[in-house]
Amino acid sequence: MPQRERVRCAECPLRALPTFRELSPAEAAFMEEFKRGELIVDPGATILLEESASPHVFTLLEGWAYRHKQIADGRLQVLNFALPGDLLGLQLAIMNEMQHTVTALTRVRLCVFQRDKVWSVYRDHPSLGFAMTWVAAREEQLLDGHLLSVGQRNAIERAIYLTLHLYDRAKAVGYADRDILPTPFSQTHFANALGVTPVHLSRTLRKLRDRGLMRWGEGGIYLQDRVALEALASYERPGEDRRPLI
Amino acid sequence: MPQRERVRCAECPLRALPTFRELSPAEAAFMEEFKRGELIVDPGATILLEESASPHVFTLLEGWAYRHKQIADGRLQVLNFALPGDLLGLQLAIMNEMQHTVTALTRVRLCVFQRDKVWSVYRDHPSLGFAMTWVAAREEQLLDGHLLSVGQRNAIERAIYLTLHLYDRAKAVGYADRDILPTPFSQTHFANALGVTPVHLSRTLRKLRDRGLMRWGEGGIYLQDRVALEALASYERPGEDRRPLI
DNA sequence: CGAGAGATTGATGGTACTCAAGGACGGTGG
DNA sequence: CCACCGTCCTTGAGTACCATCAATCTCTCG
Repeated sequence: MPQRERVRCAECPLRALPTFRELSPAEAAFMEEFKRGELIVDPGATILLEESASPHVFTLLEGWAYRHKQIADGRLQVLNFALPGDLLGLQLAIMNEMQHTVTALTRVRLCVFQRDKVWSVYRDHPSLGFAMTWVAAREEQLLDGHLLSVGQRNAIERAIYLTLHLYDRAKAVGYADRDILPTPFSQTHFANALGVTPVHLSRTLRKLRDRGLMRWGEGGIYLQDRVALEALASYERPGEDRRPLI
Repeated sequence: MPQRERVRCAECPLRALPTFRELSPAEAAFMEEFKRGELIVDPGATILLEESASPHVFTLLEGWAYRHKQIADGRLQVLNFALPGDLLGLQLAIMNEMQHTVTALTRVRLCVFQRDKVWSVYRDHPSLGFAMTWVAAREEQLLDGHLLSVGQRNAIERAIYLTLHLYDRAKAVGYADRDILPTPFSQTHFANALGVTPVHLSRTLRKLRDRGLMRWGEGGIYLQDRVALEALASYERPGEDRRPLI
C-alpha cells in the first residue's frame, strides 16, 4: 500500500467545491484524526472486493471507479460509477460485509479510514454520523433512479439517462465542462451498467449519433442537444442541494 | 389520521423476532419518546408521496407495502417491497426530499415518528444513529441485488430470484411458513418489480408451473423445489445477521 | 510488424412487448 | 338469487427489441 503525502482535511480541495457542505472546525479536526492516510490505486485494480473484509473504508479523492456485482456464471452488472467525494465501503463499515466489488477506472487517489473506528464517528460527532446516513440515502436514491431506468426504459432512453446523470455528477465535481462527459470507461462498462450488450449499445449510440443528439468519441461523450435528450429520456435535473463530504 | 392505542416500544412484538437486535433500556426509553403514535392505512392508500414533504416518517409494524417510482408517461417500476420492521421515508428524514412513493398493499399499521426530531436521534443516541445508517445500507444492498437481477437475468430467473428473496424476508418476520409465500400483491405489481409486462410474467409463471418448480395461486406462491429454484437463479441465501429495528 | 483489446457492422434467432379476446373470479344491485 | 360489472389472469397472434455469432476495422502498445 503506497502511502502518499496527505492533504489536511481542512484544506481538502474537494471541500472547496460548491456541491459540498462546509465542515465546522471541530469536525475538521476530528476528520483529521480519523483519516489514516492516502492511497493511490492504478486503473483496473480492485479497491474493495466482495466477500472480503478490508480493514479500511475510503473516500474517493481523485479519479473514477465503479461498483459492480456478478452472477456466478460471469454476467456482470455495473451498479454505479463513483466520482470524487463518494464514499466507498459504507456497507462494509456498517454491516461488516461487502456484497459488491469496487474497481478503479482511472488512476485513483483515496482517503483511507480505519473501519473499526467508524463507530467513534457516531459517538463523538453526531453531525458526521448524520452525514454518513445522508451519504447512504443518496446512494439509495441514485440506485432507485437507475433501477427505474433499467427496468422500464429501452436502450436509447437508458443510454441518454445514464449519460445525463453522469454528466451532471461529473460537472458538480469539475470533471466535465462545456458539453463533454469524459469516458474513462469502455462501452462494455457502460453497456453493463445499462443492462444491454456492448454490441447493442454500439448500435444504440449510432442511432443517437445519426440523429445528431450525442456522440461517443475522442475520449468523451459530446452532448449535442441537451434539451432534446432530456425530453427523450424524461430526465429531471437533480436538485442543487449541497451534500456532505466525509 | 386515525390514531390507535399505542404499543410500548419495549414491548413491541416485532422486537421479539430473532431477526432483530435488542434495544438497551435507555434506547427503548428514547424510542418511546421519539414515537408519536400509530397509524392504520388501508390497502391501496399512499403512505408517502414523491415530491411531497410529509412531516412524518414511519416504521412498518404490520402488513405489506411497496416503494415505487414512475416515468412521466406512466411506466412504473416497483423498487422494493416493504415488510414489518422496514423504515419508510428515510430519504425524507435525512435529505428532506422523497423521490419515490410508498403505497400500502394490505391494511398496514405504522409507527409514526416526527421527521424534524430525527436529528435528536443522532445527538442523544449515537447507537440509534448508527442503526439508521445500517438500515439505509441494507436497503442499498437489497437494491444492488435487485438491479443485478433486472439488468442481467431473464424473466424466469428474475421471477425466481424475487420470489426467493421475498420468501426469505417474509419468513424472517413470520409472514411465510412451510414453502408458501403469501401474495398480497397482484401479478401486475410483481411484473413491475421485475421489469417485465404482466402478460409476459403470466407466461413465465406458466413455464415454472409446467416444470414443477413453483406455482402462483390460492393466495400464495408455492415453492415446490427450492433447491432447483436456487440453482436456476443462482440465488444465495442471505446471512443470518440480526439487524436493527427502529 | 503482430498481438490484443475495443468498437462497428451484418445476419439470424430468441426473448419479451403489443394488441386483442376470452375466462375466472368477487362484489354490487336489481 | 342471479345478472352485471370490474379487476385480474390467461392465451393467441404478430411484431419489435435486443442477444448471439461472427467478421472486419481501428487503435494502442510491446
